[in-house]
Amino acid sequence: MPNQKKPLNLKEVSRILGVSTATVSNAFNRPNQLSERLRERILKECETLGYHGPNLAARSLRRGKSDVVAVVLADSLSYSFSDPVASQFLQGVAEVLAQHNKQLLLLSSQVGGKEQNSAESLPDGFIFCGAPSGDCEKRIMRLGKPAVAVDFQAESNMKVVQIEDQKAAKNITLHALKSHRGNLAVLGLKLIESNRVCRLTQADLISEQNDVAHRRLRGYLEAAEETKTELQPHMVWHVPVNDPENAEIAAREILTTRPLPSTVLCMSDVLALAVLRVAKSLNIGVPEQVQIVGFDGISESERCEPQLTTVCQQSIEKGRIAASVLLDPEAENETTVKTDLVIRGTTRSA
Amino acid sequence: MPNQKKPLNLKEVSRILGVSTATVSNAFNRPNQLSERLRERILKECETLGYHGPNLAARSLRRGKSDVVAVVLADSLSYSFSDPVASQFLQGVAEVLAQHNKQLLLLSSQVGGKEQNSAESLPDGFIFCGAPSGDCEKRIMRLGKPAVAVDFQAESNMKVVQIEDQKAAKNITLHALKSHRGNLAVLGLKLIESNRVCRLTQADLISEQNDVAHRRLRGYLEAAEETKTELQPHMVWHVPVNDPENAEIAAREILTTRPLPSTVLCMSDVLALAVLRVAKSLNIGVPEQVQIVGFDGISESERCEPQLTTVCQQSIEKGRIAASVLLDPEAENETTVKTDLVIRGTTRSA
DNA sequence: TTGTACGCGTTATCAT
DNA sequence: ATGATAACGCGTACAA
Repeated sequence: MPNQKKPLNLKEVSRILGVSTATVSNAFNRPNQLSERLRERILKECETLGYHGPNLAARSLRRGKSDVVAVVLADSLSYSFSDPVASQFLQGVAEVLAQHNKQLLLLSSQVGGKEQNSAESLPDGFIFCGAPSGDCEKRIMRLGKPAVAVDFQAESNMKVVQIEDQKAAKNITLHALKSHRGNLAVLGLKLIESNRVCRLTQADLISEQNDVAHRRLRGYLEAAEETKTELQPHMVWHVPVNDPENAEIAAREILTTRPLPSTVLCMSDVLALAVLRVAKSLNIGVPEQVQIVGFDGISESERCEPQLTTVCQQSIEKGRIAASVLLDPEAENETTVKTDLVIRGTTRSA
Repeated sequence: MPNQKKPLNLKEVSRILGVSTATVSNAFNRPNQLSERLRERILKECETLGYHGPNLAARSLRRGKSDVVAVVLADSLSYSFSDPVASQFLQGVAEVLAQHNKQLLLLSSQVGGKEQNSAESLPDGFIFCGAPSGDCEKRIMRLGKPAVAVDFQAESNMKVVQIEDQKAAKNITLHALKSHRGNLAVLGLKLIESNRVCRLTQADLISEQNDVAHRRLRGYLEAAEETKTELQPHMVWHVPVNDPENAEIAAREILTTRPLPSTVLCMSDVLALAVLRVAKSLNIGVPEQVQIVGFDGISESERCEPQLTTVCQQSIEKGRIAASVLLDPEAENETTVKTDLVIRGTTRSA
């Protein structure tokens, strides 16, 4: 029986060592409240006794803070781990949390249930990554704890970290059209409520929604208008999920449409990479016959051939910033993360 | 002031509603302990009052369980999010946890400090993903809670989920050698203690270590021996981190060595993909001049050209299994996840 | 410098 | 069916 059925607690330890609970607690939390010698002895004894250190539940209950930070993902956790952008964002968040000795609890705004509700009471702060679904935002914000909204305009009063989607989308489109005027197609992500790849209608196109997809779409449209390039609704595709499977279905549709669009504007690199692969398989020259531009700047976008022209949104850095902003009470209420237009091989040089 | 500075608690709610705390608690946890009508009323009132539901710290303290599961990663969280295999594993874990209404806390065995120590006391169970560093395993196992070891042989008494690394490595090597005998090179991961890409020595080669890398290496060596193919230590490379940057450095070394190895055995797909890219850039024909085999079966391995011959280890499924095994007290003590030899374009057809 | 005692928010037991 | 109360493990004000 190597494991005691019941782990030691602080009171038990203090009894064994013949000191008070306060002293043991102080040994862990307030070094200056006792002699160096005693502190050393206590910590060493805890080690040999097998005391694991102050229990989080009790400690959090008593102190009113837990040193746990939650990231609330808009999609399911399972999906988020498969998405390169979400993964990079988490990478940045985790890096900063580790530096500050904070623990990471992952939540999904799609999950309800008592358990998640209960779990939401633990963290000291929240990072909302993408617009949460349902009443998740309201529910959490009622707790009155610090929070950061990433990539969406929060209803509640919290700090915001975002990029300029519309501007970036416009600029990359202008770049592509500068090299080569021609007919446009858009590969869009979650533009409408449908779990099928499909094209948009005129009504869809003028939606005033303020999510990431519609902001980028407005950027594309703005650039099209400014250059007197037509961009018709039936040349705008909706893709329900940002994964290679859905992306390839849409890519195949686009590239088998005639006349062939001369430039395909993609709302993510995952989409753009699918277009690139399908173009190769159909023997369509990139960028000679079709230019492709992406969005995000995931690492795979520089490992393909030709490399992808895209908007690098520095997801890792965005994660770092989100965490820093959350942890720093003095931080600005609104932080705009710079995006970089990365010109590579899938657009023609001007 | 939309937010009360202090969120409501159960006692306060019970006072406002004029019932006892027990009744409110029962409304949340034991529906059959009160009338349907009263329960409905209480839950509705909690909603309108803005009560967030039972506090996790208090609830966990009292019940002795939290409905939180921890995944303890061998590497830093930040690195793990960048690693396709770890991400896929987490994807599988998250999927099953969500089905069981469990929350996911991410820990790293590399992190010490009071905060992590404290956090470790919260979860009801642990999934160790890769061999933990330091005394992390011992420390956590003293808590006497259920745990699962993934991809390593635990010192403590816990359930194990693993693949047959050695056998899989041997088989893929035999496949490659069947198509084409020739001189071998190995691109290995974390074979020795060095943060530089470098080659091994004879002494390194016969190490008895039982980590993933050495198990795979033994598989390669076994296949080499069985086919009377020489595999010399200076043709075995050590790569310290499984990322594209380190991988390319090593790949370049390998492919500029003469005589050119006719088959490069890579311990991960990330490594293999780097070899493929470098081979292209050096105009080395794959698989005509060099065969490449990977390990893992990450999704990028089927999107490259030619597609990668590799060992698919079903990381997502492994994650699902690890979580299921943890949550099911009746589960087998040892589960071996099947690997699939996936023959694709980077090896010659026999 | 050290010890005592109360309370953090909840749940389970027991009584009504 | 509902209520009163002790206990979960800890941190800290205060007393010594």
